[in-house]
Amino acid sequence: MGRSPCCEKAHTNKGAWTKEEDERLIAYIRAHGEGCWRSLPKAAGLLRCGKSCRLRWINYLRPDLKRGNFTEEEDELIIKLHSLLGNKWSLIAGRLPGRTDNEIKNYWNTHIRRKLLNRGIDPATHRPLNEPAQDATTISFAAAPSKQEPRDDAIAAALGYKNENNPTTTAATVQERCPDLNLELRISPPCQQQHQPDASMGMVEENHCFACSLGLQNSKECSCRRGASGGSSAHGGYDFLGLKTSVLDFRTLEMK
DNA sequence: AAGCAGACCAACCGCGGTGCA
DNA sequence: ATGCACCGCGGTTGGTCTGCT
Repeated sequence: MGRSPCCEKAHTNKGAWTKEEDERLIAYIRAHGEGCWRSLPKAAGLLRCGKSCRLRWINYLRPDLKRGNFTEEEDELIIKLHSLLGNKWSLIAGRLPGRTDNEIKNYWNTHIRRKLLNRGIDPATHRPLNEPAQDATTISFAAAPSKQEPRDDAIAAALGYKNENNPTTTAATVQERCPDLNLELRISPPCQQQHQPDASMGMVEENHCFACSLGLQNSKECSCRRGASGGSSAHGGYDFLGLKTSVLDFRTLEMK
């Protein structure tokens, strides 16, 4: 029944990683790639659990990590994304190439929270500190969702989907509430102007995989037309919340 | 120089969703 | 159909660093 345990906790190291452990992990992932964290520690000769290896790699060893201080632009982007997504650090990190969810979470708690408080803004609600709580003036996900404005509706609206039960909840509504975001809410890439995305997430247009339908051609998610066109310039990226994007996992968004 | 407090951040913990056996 | 392990995520902890007294 079930699977065998991922590791024997009694025989695993904990705490800070040593240089040697880092080197072993890097060497193994370079040779075999990411994935299968369960078997990785043993295969790499590490006395760590797979979970610990994954965390170390994702948060510290990955070669595409930026490290270093956050820029003012990143600060503002994090604030705006947090006002929309709440504490969905992995989603926010997805909008900031080279940054990890853990890094952003730490940065939020140590820097941005204080920054917002200094501005007189409640970091949890993104409202002025002295403003009494009121319903549905923003789509802050940090606040408890009301019946009228559930989070899913706000996300759907931000993604340009109409709510069956509330057809008036649209992207325009979101922009009205967040005028500073200068939203251009569009989910289809510019080159597919003849196709409008269906209201149902499941609808994938003909000749396109799901990734393509989300404007993710040429990404690792794309399983069709691979190599057929010449790079991202053909599509010019796509905009989400008025931001030039790399990859956003809408499937994850939908599930939350 | 020593002690203390606050800031910072890597790592751990616990939970929920998913999928294997 | 069910139980259980895996994976990924958000929250929290604790060690280290830095600045102040």
